[in-house]
Amino acid sequence: MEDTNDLIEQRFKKLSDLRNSHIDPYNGRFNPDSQAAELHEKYKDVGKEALESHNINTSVAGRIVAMRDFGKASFAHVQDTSGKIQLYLKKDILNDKFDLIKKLDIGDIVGVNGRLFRTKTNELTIEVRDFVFLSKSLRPLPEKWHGLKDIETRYRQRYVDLIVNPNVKDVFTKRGIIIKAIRDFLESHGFIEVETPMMHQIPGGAAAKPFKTHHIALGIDLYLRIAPELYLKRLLVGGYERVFELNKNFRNEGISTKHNPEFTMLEFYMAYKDYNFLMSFTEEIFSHVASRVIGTLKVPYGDAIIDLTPPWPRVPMLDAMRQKGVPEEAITDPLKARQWAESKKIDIDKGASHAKVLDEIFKEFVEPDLVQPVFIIDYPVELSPLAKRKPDNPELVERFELFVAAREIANAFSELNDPVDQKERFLKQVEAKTKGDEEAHWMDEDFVRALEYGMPPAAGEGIGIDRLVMLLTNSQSIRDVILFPQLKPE
RNA sequence: GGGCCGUUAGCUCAGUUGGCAGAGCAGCUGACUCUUAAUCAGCGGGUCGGAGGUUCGAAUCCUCCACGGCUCACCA
Repeated sequence: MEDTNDLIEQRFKKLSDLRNSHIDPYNGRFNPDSQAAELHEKYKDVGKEALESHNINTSVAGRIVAMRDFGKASFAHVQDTSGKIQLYLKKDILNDKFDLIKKLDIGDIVGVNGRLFRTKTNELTIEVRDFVFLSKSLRPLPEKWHGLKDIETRYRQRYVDLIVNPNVKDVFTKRGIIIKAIRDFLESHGFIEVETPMMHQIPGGAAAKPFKTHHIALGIDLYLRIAPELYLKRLLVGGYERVFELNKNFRNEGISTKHNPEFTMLEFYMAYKDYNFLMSFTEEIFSHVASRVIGTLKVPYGDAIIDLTPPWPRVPMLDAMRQKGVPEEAITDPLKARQWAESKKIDIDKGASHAKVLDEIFKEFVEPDLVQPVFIIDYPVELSPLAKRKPDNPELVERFELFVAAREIANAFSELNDPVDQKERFLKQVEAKTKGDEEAHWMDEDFVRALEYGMPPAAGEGIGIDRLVMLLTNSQSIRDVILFPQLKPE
């Protein structure tokens, strides 16, 4: 960062002036006893006179975000993690130290202590007795009124975005609360949080292109995981009955308002449950999280109000397509399906199977209308190589995807625990991969071996945390819920 | 990767038909001891994203490039 300008040079000048007066503005020590919001809350009912008579001393630390200078007195606002509080700096109280205010800039981090009082407009304010420089800011902050709007700068210099745009900070605070609410919920239902490898020799558990890396000492290529599924199911074999992992996955695919190359996924597995149980359980999770974080189940999102009140409809995938007017013959006949898709201008790969064509039609035709929460259930077995078949129709699997706001937000199924069937399905995927399907699953012999030891019947689910946070914070882009989204180099 | 749009002072933005580069905030100097977008007076601040081209003359028109946004493709 070689860039400089007058404003930066002026601040460097103030820095050296301070050092020449034996003040190191990066070496202050200060231990605040209060935070801004805490003070506002604590004294909100204490009137002007009462506050004066109590003569309350306090200390806070934070960043100067506004200053209004009058010759022999100044007002400023200092911002800490909780909020802002006004400072009143008077020459006849600060004496010699008052001249140091000339070296103070918006953006500096200071510690102050003084007496609480109310101004004539009744604003709770600290009458400063002493202050200390804790960090000199050498770069000017964006404008006080319009803030920082440039999207590129907001993502590249998120730290500035967080300083000046309080609503941005709120989103990421909420993200933390959402994740905590999920952990609390799962832990209160007997789940253990585990950590499985992020570096896989065989990238499994999803259909996606992986990132590749290399381990020098072992002399092998490794892949960043695309999903933790196959490891979590090995833990079911090992005897854990309720496990979850809430962490990053990595997929080497396009970047968009709904996709970031690294994203956060919750996956959890419950022995002796099936996908029907998980649908109700999912409703409970969402209700718990939404009421904890935003205090309502009626969630504003864009132009819509999304009502998370359970129960949510459960619609078989093929019925959802029928309801949207996809003709029966397209649903039953592979050739007719392809012709119908092409007549609707839906791009179909040359080698695509009937199931894949139906999946494409679903995504194009049905998904955009799924605004209110709905479980789409019972997918073709070919699209779900890790899911258990339906007993009454072995061509379908016990699987659901949850759609909210026209996006897939969760994916779950009764887990396939038949090692023979699992091996056959892997072999079919390998065959598809040989034919050029880049995203077909890899064969994982050790996973099949694990199933051969016996995995209890279980249900498992993945929930896209970034998309959930988008929903609950009314964010239209995934980049608004990821602190440091991936961008091209400057 | 394709299409459309954008990039001007630290920030937010104007900039007419191609004719001297602008404002507000921020900054600097001065005045001001209850302001809160403080006020008043004055001052400084620009590689108009980059490189070419057309033209007497380009922030403005043309070409290419970079970055970003939206969108399509991709992504169960």
